[in-house]
Amino acid sequence: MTLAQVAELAGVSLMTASYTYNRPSRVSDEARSKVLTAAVQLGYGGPDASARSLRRGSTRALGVVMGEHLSYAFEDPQAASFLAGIADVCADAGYCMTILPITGASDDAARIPSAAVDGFIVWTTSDDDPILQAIQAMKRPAVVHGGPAIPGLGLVGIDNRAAAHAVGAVAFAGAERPAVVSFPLSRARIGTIMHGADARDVLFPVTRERLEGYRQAAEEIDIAWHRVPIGVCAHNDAAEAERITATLLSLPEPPDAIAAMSDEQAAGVVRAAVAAGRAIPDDLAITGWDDAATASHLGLTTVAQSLREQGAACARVALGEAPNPPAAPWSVVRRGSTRH
Amino acid sequence: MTLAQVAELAGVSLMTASYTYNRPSRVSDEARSKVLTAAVQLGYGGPDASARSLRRGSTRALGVVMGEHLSYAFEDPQAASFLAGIADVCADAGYCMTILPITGASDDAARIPSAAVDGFIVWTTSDDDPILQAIQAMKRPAVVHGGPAIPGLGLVGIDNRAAAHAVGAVAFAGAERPAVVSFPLSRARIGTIMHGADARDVLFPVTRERLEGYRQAAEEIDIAWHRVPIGVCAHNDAAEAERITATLLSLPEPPDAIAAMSDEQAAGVVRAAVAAGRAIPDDLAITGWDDAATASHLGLTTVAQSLREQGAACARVALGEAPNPPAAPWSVVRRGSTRH
DNA sequence: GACCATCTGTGTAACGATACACAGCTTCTA
DNA sequence: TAGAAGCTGTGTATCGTTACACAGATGGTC
Repeated sequence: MTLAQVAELAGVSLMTASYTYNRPSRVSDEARSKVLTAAVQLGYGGPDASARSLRRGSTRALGVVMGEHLSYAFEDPQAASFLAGIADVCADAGYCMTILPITGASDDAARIPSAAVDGFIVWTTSDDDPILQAIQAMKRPAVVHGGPAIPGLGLVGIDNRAAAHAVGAVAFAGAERPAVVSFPLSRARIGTIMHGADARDVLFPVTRERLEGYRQAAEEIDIAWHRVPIGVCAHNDAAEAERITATLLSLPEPPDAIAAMSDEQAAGVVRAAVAAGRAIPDDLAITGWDDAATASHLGLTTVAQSLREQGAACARVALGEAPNPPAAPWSVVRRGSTRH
Repeated sequence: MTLAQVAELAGVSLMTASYTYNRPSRVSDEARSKVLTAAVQLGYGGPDASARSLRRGSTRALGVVMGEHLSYAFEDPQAASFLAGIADVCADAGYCMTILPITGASDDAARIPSAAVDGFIVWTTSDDDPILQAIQAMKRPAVVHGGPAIPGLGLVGIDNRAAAHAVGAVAFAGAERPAVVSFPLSRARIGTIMHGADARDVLFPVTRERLEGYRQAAEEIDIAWHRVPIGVCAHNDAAEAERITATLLSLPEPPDAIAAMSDEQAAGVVRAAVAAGRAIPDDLAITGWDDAATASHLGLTTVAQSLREQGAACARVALGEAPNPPAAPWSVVRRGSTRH
């Protein structure tokens, strides 16, 4: 069913029918109603979106790349806030949000150009992610959240190093054996325990910057970074953080302060601490990140940032509505999980 | 930058260039590399998605409609599992997931036809949602999750009435004053306390069926439905359930059993019960729905169902990979929040 | 050596819509 | 009453790609 057929049945020209949908005030009431009547008779569902996009040169959709598998977008609670921020802006602009089918397979990058979108938003990924080059090659507006910074693409996020330094200082205050529960270091996503000195070649820029901030905080209380144990989690997941914390707490010299990288992880740290009979914060100080609902329920000291607002900022840049914004605001929220 | 320009620079015909991208084995190694070299030189990012969709008649994207505002998709934790299930199937099929820009405004339905998608998936909505007719008019594969049932569209979900009857029987066993904490009854989304008899004209089919099941469970222990208080929440939200439960518990005849409609809500009910000094389950039996992570942490009796699998089923139907499946499985998981 | 199958390359005709420019008619202004 | 300005309707060109059909070259088989 095409617009031409509708126009024919209505007894008007193709253009009159087209204007009926796109600039209704451009046609007389009479012609408009003839067209709409014909459309109903024929069961015409409106102008074809692909043809319209082709002709107009705009798809009215924003592409979103989340992590290494499409479903990741709906598994990480932080990602949900971010997506909600994008959604707010897209809804106002009448844009669709198109989540690209990333699977972790080698042909992912090839799927980038085949997406019908006007711009791209990429959730923080590793320095070596080939998707970044594919997007760069598309020469469309694109923004990366968190990093890495790519020439020609926007960048939205907070100063993770500074924030980690600040919250790390609170986490480690009065501690003798600080530790870190970390996001993965590279796409290999190996869950293990390392020490500061081993944590080289961190390919996720957000993880790298936060580790640098924690390192600075540790060194400021005269703790050698190479002795700080780092529980590396493969995913942002409370259960995994709980397991790795249990391991950390059973070390010969168990930590008395743990800085995590999300409230989700921190919740797992808290559970492991309780299970091990540790008092919080006296036996173990704990910090999270993001100031999610969990953080206030558990009384976690954390880094507050608005992923929702950052998502919205990404969308505005990708839509061309705004220039790349300055680094997003953050603050340390002190609660009962740290010593004062 | 078009394929024609690439072909010209490569010194081959347009079709040879096209085949290079779409059926590489159809082209000699020599021609293929000439085309790819020219593409790199010109910075050609691959065939234009809109033109390709127009010509092929397929967009390789599935449209998803979630609730009354786009961002809802990322605020309701149940919705996230459902979306993850869709994502699993889409990723395998190489399809994009396009979330449509619903805003709650009156022109929402008009945005349906302008989406470049091959099929639609609709998260449960109200009987009178105009979006359903708009989708029906598109004459593309479409599935509704939860309901309402629409002629010509698929339907995926569990038998909510039977499940509510079963879990309600457990919730209300040994109780004298059962109550319900409910999802909204209509799009008006009014949060209030009603009684069974007032709960007419429930426009959300999922809510309606669950209330019918709870009614049946109440009547089986000789409780008149019209006397059962129903705390109607405007959203699926723990905080709101907590507030409305506090109100229920301060009634002259406070409930001694509450069946909620999600684990999220049940978590709020638990918090309110604890705050009011009620012992669970002796003073107050509580049931949730969905068997989310919350449910096992809190020891909630609940209805287990896999929204993820149901999302996947919707996607398979919308892709035309499978016929509409039979009603999805569910079971009652008994934990410590109910009397035995 | 005739025949057939396979491989590679090409030209043409859509896919369905909208931008643009123009034409006829009506209405308003000076 | 001439001219300007606005309203409505239409024809044509084009967006960038791929399906299809056909043609010539190559290689294998009997």
